[in-house]
Amino acid sequence: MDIKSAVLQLSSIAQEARLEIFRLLVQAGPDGLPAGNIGEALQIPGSTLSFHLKELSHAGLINSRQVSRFIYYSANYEAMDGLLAYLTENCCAGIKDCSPASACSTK
Amino acid sequence: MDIKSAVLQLSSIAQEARLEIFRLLVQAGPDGLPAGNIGEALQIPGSTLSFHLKELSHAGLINSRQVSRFIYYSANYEAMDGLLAYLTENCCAGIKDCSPASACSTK
DNA sequence: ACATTAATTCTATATTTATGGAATTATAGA
DNA sequence: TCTATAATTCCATAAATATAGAATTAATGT
Repeated sequence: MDIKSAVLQLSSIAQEARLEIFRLLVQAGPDGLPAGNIGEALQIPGSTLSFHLKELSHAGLINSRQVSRFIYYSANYEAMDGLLAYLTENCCAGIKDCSPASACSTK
Repeated sequence: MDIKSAVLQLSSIAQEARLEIFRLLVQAGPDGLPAGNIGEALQIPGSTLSFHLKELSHAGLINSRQVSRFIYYSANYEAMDGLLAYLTENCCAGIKDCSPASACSTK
């Protein structure tokens, strides 16, 4: 993970609507949700929602697949893991008592 | 941690210059570095640097203390831990094989 | 008191990001 | 084929963010 990718992914969730979308998709599980359901759940107009979904997709934090007329969006857990790993390294590098690393014996 | 704080903290590191500043301060350890050294190391003009340091401070991810004419900035590890914990919960909630959580038996 | 240095604030400007109505595209069913 | 529905793209506009020179503030040493 290079710093530009990290910034791109961070930017994609550094916005309230998009962080809410991502949380909702995490909760929704691997199958995800159709765009319409997301917009309805979070009360976001269609065009605005598409804009945010594109940001998250472009950063690679969500995936999409078409099922008939519906486009299902789902959280990309692997990508989020990669981002967390990057941040953990950059937060905890060489520091003994940095909690995520110390709580985690394998790191 | 509420969503607005998470977004504020994420925004503060979702920018290349600021993520570089934060990384540098993590590497520098608990004592941190004076503003001037940061600007010199990363080749950032003073006024721009002050702007970014203020953003990071306001988000609570860095601390500062004055030593004579120098202002030392240092990473706030606890705050970063809190952000990582929030993201881990929001990434991994209820999902067994999400790596940061699964690699970490205490979570 | 004066000059020097560290850092910030002020200011203007440029750039990026966010919002949402209207129009468009695409899929499905009658 | 015509209609309804899902979603996106287009477009204009608004708002927030980033940049950096110039001026200012504050601390130190002479």
